[in-house]
Amino acid sequence: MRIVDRTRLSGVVVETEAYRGNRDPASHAYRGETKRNEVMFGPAGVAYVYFTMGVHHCLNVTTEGEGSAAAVLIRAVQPIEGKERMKANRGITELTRVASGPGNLTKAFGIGEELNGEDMVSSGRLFFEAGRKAGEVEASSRVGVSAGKSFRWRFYVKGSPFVSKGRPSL
DNA sequence: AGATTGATGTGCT
DNA sequence: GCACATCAATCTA
Repeated sequence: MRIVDRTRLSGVVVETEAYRGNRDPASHAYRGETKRNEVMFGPAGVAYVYFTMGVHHCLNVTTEGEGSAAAVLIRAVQPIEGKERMKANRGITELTRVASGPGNLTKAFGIGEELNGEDMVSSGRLFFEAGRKAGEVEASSRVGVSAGKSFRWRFYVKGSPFVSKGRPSL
């Protein structure tokens, strides 16, 4: 759930990926702490927003507490509130693609680098709520990484049209 | 200092 | 399916 200008932009997370800095070659934190990933090394429950491919932002949430450099990448969201606003942000009309992908969802929710390091536990503008359930969860190999492919650390809602890629055959 | 490469998305062939 | 946009952190010399 994200709050922007008193407008509620909310949705159900339907796709995530896990990254664990120490033993995950695909993680930004794999080779140690850097300026970009420093928030991953901080406390858990903090938003880690980074810029990649020169064009896109990605939203992560740190986990496991200080020093472990673990995070969860939010890959796709099913919009619930503020659908029109999100569509306008993305410039498209198909709801299923508004937030179907890491770069897409940050744009739809208006998430930028100013939210990097935001404490999602106490924040009034970016946080999670419990209680929504979109469907059955399934695991698969991760998407868009060249290293550590053997880890099945992608989790998504089975059969959801809001996930980023076509259903993997696992 | 210069080259390379990404936790991507879109549009064209 | 493949090329391309676009930039900053990281790696190489």
